[in-house]
Amino acid sequence: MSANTEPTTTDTPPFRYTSALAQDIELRWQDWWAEHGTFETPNPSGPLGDPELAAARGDKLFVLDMFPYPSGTGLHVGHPLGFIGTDVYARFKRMTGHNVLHTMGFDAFGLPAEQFAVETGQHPRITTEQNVATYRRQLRRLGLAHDPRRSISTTDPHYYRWTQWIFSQIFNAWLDPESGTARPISELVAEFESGARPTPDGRPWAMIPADERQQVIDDHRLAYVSDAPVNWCPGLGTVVANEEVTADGRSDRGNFPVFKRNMRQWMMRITAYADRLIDDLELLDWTDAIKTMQRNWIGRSTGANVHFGSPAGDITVFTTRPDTLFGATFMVLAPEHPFVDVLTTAEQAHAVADYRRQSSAKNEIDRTDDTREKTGVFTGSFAVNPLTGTQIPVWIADYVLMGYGTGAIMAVPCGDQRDFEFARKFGLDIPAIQRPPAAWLEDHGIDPDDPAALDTAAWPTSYVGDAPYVNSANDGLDLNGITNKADGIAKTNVWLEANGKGEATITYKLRDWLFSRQRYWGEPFPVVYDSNGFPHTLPDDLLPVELPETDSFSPRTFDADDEFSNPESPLDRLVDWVEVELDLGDGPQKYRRDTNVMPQWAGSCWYQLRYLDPTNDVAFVDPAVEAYWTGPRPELRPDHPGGVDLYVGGVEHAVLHLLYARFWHKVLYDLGHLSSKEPYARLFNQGYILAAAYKDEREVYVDAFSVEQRDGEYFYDERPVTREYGKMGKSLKNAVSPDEMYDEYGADTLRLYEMATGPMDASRPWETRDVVGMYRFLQRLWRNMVDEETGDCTVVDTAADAGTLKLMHRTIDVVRTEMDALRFNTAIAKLIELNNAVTKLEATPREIAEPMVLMTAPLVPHMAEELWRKLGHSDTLTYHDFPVADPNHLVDDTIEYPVQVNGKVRGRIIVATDADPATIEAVALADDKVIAATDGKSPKKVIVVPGRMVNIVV
RNA sequence: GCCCCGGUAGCCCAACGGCAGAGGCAGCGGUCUCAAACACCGUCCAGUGUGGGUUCGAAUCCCACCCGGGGCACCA
Repeated sequence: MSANTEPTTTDTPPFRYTSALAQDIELRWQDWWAEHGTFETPNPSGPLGDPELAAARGDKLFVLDMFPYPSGTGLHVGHPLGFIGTDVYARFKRMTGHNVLHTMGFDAFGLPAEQFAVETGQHPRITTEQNVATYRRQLRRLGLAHDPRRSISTTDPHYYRWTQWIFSQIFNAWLDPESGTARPISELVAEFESGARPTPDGRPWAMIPADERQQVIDDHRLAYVSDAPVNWCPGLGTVVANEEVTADGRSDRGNFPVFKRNMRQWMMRITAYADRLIDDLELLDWTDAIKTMQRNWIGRSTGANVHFGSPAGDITVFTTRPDTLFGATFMVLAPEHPFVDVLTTAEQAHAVADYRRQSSAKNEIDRTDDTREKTGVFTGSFAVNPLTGTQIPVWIADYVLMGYGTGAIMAVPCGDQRDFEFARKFGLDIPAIQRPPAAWLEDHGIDPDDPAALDTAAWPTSYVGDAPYVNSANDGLDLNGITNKADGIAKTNVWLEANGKGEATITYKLRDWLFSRQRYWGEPFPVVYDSNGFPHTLPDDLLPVELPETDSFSPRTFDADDEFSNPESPLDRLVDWVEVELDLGDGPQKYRRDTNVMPQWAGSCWYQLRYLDPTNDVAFVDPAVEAYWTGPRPELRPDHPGGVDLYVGGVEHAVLHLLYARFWHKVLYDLGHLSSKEPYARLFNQGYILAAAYKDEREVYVDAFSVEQRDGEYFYDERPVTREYGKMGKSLKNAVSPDEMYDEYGADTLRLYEMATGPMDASRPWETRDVVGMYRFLQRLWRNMVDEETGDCTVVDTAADAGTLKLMHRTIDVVRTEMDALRFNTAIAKLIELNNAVTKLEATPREIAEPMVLMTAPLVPHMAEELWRKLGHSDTLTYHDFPVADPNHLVDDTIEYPVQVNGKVRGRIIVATDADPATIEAVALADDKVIAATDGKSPKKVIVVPGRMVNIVV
């Protein structure tokens, strides 16, 4: 990139704010801050403790960025948008009386480093360390005010020792259904032993053989080994979690096909927390969008299980609308449902077998494409509707999914569109059980008063909603006339339970979290298996279980489409490591180590807690330190759950990291390790930096920086290409490195540009050519205080004129408000406005210069420190008080009012600020232009909005 | 199909229901320069996606629709 802002000739003044000077200032201050430990934040106690300093700094504030993954390509200018925003906010808060904790670590385990290792043979630790070093250099160059002592890496054994410890806590806990909270597993065993809690099959605990007892215990754990359908991804050589599978059945990393397979894997019992994960969203200051995504993912449905008698035994269905049971005229089972074999009659055997073969050959995408016409076949058998006693046919169809609910539904065609379509297609009965509103009927061309309105043959669709029930009564239950479904549901549930035909229940879409990966570059499980195959966590004094050395990092690789391959962890091959002799309390015995590693999400489930107390080697965090930084704050809100005060990151982690981290946090809270119920009290989703990307005629992205624009068309290598905008990154070939910006403009300009282009939560395109605007602002600011020839400070000690003073106080007022609300773009606009006014003065008065420097400090800290020093101060301004506006300067003696006539501005009047409405009205009506505009007509009405305007209606 | 978010000047963005413009880029004119770049000074530019409604007054509130981005999706 050409450095066209570099001084290219000798006539550039030696102390002009050029990129070279910016570089000099920035590097100097970055060194100064590091030497002086400027951004070290005191804890209230412990190794990083300094209670006096913590108290002197003010109220605590914990500001957090989402944990970055240090990729091999380094940062591009899209990454630090959030980092700069939190830095500006944290710096502002330090100047307004807060003890601010802000640091950054690295989520450094993960697939890319491992894949690089597989390709090159270079150990992923080396790759990771190099990448982390690059990130640290680029982030330091940005001037972020992080406490460097608190930075951590998930790959550091001192860190993952505690990740393993937390795993052990989860493994050695169970969820007590009575209290709804996690408790130590030892308490469960004690209750079984004492008889306080009945065993699952009722036998006294002492009568149960040891290995069965072990199984009972293991079945209660919050981390457990399960033989269940999992997502097997041969392309990655590992299994992955539901959350990591995209809607079209592929891995979100690598985009490989994913297959459902039964395999023995570690699971986390996150479903036990489903209710609390939904309900506690109420306590969080998060956007509705993210809360909705979490609610949808957890997918809580309240309803009832209903049992239908059939030749194969009771078919249980889950329904959210038991009140519509009178309208259930057939049933549909998933083709894989275990009852299908028994229910299929000889005549239907052939059709059913055919259908099952067809549907099993379909992939997930085809099966869930709801534009597809309904298909299905009759099994030949009937079941009994428990409310009506009628025999209803049992069908199979692939629109019913085995993985949701019970894999069977009752079909109520008049009240469910899918069932309606199915019934229409196959000629099944569609009796009406609700009278739809007249408006609905009229909309569909049906006369509401016609007795035949309830003949569904005329209905174009099902009717879904509240409406009075009809045809809904049997000997013991009468819903007819009830108008809302809540009452109908409640009444039906009572009947079902009283008659043993069903029970109210709740289902969730959320599944337990698949927690093991057959990879190398992750946290080993702190688990060994005894000779009977039961897992045991290792005692704390054997932690960490360090990742063993090897030069074979690759899981066994498979063809991405080889569904029937089997995972094989790289650790499996390390026989000397796997086989181990230990004394776990009953004498030395041989054990086998678990050869899985944890998923990448493990390290990010609790990292913010380690920032609080990173050097603690007796606990993952000291309770007093945790309570200080993340304890509940009832003074803000009575139900404040505690947690990070401000968490900034992209929306892409809505159901992965944010759900997993909340789950771990709640377990640790239940077990008494934390005072906060939630990890992140306030979440702010930043937008993305987008950039133009160009595709050629093959739909392949071309290097965006080699594209030429001519006459509104775009060309790459003389071939036409099409432009689109996308998230900046390697894959779109449109990434701009911050290093280029440091060279051409300096870090302060880059920071300012990123903050000025829009509000923090908005995505916006990057335009390198726009950056110069902020550079010019900084040059003017510099020139207003520094002689470009000599470098001397030109600020004068004479008083400022009233107009400038007033403008400054108004600027202070707005900048304070806007920075506090994370609206840095508008704060910057006001600072530019003030600076532009100061530019017009003969000289800059000190009483203007100093507040201006302090106000810009959070945004452009290097330049602000340099100017502060030139203004004669000897210390950093990091902890200097932010300017406060003098309210006397915020009001004028007089106000100009626009005067509207019939809503159009026709004149302007100037009146005293404290003038009463009658006076304002009189002045307005006397104005020449107003008289001309009203054309002598007498006003019908005069509206005077004090402080705003006057409107005359004629 | 459903749920979020957003459409204001050529571009990025501002505007407690009250004069559509704070700021930046680009453009145009000028100063500086042998010339240019940089820098500086000045200046042009829209009636707010569309159609209704509420109101004295709507970018702002309500309804419907269109466009863009994101999420969810035979979830019973």
